[in-house]
Amino acid sequence: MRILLVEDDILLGESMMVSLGRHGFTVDWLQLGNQVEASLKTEDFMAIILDLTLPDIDGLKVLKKIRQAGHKIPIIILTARDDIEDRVKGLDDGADDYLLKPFALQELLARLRVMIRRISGNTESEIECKGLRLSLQNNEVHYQDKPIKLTKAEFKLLATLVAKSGRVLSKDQLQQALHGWDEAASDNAIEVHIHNLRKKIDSKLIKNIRGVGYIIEKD
Amino acid sequence: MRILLVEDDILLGESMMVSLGRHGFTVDWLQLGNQVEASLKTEDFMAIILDLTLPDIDGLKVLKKIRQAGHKIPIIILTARDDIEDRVKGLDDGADDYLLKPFALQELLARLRVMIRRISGNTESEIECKGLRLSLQNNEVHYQDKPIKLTKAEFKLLATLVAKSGRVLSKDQLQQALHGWDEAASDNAIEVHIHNLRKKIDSKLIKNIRGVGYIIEKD
DNA sequence: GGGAAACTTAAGGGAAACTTAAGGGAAAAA
DNA sequence: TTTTTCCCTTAAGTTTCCCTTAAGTTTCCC
Repeated sequence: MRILLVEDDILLGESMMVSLGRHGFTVDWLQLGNQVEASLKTEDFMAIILDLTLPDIDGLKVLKKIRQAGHKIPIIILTARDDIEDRVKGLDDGADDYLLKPFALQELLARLRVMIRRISGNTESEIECKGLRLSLQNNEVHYQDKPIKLTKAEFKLLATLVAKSGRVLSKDQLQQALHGWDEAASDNAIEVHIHNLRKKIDSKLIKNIRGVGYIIEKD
Repeated sequence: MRILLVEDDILLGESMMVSLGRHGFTVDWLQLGNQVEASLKTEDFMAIILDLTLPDIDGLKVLKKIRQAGHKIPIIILTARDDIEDRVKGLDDGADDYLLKPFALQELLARLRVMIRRISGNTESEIECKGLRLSLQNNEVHYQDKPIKLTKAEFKLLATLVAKSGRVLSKDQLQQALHGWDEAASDNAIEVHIHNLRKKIDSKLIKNIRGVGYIIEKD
């Protein structure tokens, strides 16, 4: 679950990084509105958290641009102003939800879950593939109806592979799923995680394509 | 995936060569802007990465010349952080995207993928020919709807032949598809790969024209 | 028929992926 | 806080795979 956070306040940004990370999200953090467009061009995010008061340009403008570019990605806006107008305007301009600063992180998490559930169609945000069923809400995995215990990293990797099943993902793409823009670990780390996943689930589930990457085939 | 890199900084150039190479790109590296035109005349590239600050001539001039010559090839320009004007001018002059130095290699890779996806039309970049269907991003091949397992080198060769079906490709051109301007292996290596491709797919698919090269005919 | 180009087959070496174990660090518990 | 638990990463050793070379055979063309 990769999320784009656009927030110029360092303190707030850091604490959000930490607490979102703790809940299984991979967060990429931008501090300037101008950088958003470029990021969306190249990266896949599940949602955007957008502060409206940014140092370079107005958050509402960023919001508009995103929608004009045709992105349907869910967006939560953060606003400090008790300006009702801004909030309304934000929703009109394509935001899916808003939060008033200061807010409880609990609430942010709840709204994120709701949004992600909403766009992934079903009420239960679950992905299925090849006898595998993963619930994105509580990081649970079932294989042939038997529960399987995975660590955070393992779950993230598996979720990425399942979400893009039928496509080969390079080790670097998997690194990104784990670490976002942070400096990645060595490729060996991925190999070890894959190894553990195969041991816990099924040795034939994740296939390697030498020199290219890993894939879970579509069923 | 052959790419032309125009960059005078030795250190940066080398690290880009390595990491692009690791991601399946074949990179040809020039350090002078004047050499670009000649290369484009004789070689086929999927994209160009062009540093704007070159020792011999201005990168923007190179860009203009490329476009004036009618090449539609995607171009990413690299520019120092403060040259906003250059960036804008670059985009006006026909660049498809830009990166600010210093940049994360991750980001460059992502943008390359996006650009290549964009020009090859749909998200699923597939080429077809003579009952052959290859997915470029998965390194997958189907022949008459049956999957065929190929190695990386075999796939590259086949992809080149299919992409230019109807044209004869010399062994040297095929070497270049595999190795760029790196020292190539002996021609025998190509012969062996072709042999294996014929064995795996269909002995009559790839034709040899004695003294000239190999061809897959158009259908 | 002779020579060059292409085809075929097998083997060696090196790189990519797999496997296992251990250390260090972060989260959780006390 | 201190302690404990857990797991992510690194490191090192093993296995697997495949690219290239080499050597021999066949085909083509002069």
